[in-house]
Amino acid sequence: MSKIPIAVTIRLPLYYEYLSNMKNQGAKWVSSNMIASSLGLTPSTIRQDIKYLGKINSSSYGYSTDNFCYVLEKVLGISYGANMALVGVGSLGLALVRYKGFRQNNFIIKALFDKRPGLIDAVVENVVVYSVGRLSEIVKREKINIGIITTPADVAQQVANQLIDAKIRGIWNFAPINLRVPESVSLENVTLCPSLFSLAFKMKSMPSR
Amino acid sequence: MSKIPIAVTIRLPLYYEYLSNMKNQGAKWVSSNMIASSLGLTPSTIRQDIKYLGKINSSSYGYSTDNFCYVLEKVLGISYGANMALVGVGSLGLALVRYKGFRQNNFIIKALFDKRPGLIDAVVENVVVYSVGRLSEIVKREKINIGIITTPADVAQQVANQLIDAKIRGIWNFAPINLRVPESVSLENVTLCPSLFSLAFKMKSMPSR
DNA sequence: TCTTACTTGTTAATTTTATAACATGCCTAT
DNA sequence: ATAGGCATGTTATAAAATTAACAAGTAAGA
Repeated sequence: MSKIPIAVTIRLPLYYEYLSNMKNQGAKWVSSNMIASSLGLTPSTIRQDIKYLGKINSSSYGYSTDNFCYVLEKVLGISYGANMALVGVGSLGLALVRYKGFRQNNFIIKALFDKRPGLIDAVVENVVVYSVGRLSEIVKREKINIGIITTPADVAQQVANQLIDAKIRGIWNFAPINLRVPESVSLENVTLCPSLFSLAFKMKSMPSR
Repeated sequence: MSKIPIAVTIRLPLYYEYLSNMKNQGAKWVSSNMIASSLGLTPSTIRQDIKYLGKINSSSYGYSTDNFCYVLEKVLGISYGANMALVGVGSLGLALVRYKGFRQNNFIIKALFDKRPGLIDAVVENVVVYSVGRLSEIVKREKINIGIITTPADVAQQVANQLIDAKIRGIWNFAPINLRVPESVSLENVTLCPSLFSLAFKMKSMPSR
């Protein structure tokens, strides 16, 4: 079914989130209209996107939530999950360790890293904090393939380099900086400030009420 | 210069982040080539986007970082800042209160809200935790115009409704759910799980190394 | 002084993305 | 049975976004 367009790949994870919510609420069927209105898209877009997923079981009620979720899990690579390492055990790092959403999907934080001596060997949510020096060793031992960066911006690139050297395959970056990574490594940025500024801009463009 | 296209509005905050970083590092000039290569875009895109900002001081070295930042602050509405209230003082909420990036830009969390009695009247980073029942009162008193939702998903819509009733103008939502808000209220979602799944998908699409 | 190598700012072309429209099918209710 | 309403799937159209190409200008160095 050819290559999936970028615009579609951005929406697929949103579909998955919506669908698993609906599934958990007991919905057996979901129509393109429902997805569209909930996500602020048009039904047409949804149906076009689905063409890239192959056939999804459907009836005159819409698409099967079970099957739709299943297909998305396969396509997105969610079903395999991943072992993750988090570098930078600050308040944001802690928040991510405690977040339940990932674990439900087999995305598991296996190890924490920090350079502050006081934190080494601490245990948070059953996960041990290691010295950054042991990154390569632990990544190998725990078969970790995703690195989460929640360090300050000024050391983020250095941490990224270490993760890459340790043969990690994906980086989930929360530091406010544009990391340089080789082509073979996938990068996803979570940009908090830009997201907030984006909100400010929307508000500015909106007639005040 | 007519209405700014959606695709552009998504990039502008990224430009701003990059530019303020460069500015802090002492750079006086930045070219469209530099921005593009750092952000993974083409120089042409940058220059097209700039057309929506009006004239930016430039030389044969590129654009003036000072002026570019200034213009973006005006256009994005960053320069005015905002007073914010955060609802849901969990670990993610705490992380946001402690985050320094917003405060630097006059986006200030003025009040925290939670429904757990044990948290009421606590003080985090000089900010007081109030009962959710007092939301309307405090929002008015502190002239708050942005609400941050870091509650569990199942109460997020209810919280959003309360914020809207309190005449808030923008919602920054971290709960994994698609909120319904009236047209007059701006909404920006931070979607952690979809972001992670997006990373998983990129990794899956990448030849393993 | 002149050449080289960089700029920006535009216009034009291309590609991508989103929307609309409609044929077809299924379920329900009359 | 049959009409109405809502579904998907697909084709065609429209809109939006990206990229390419190039004129014109500026600074620096030989």
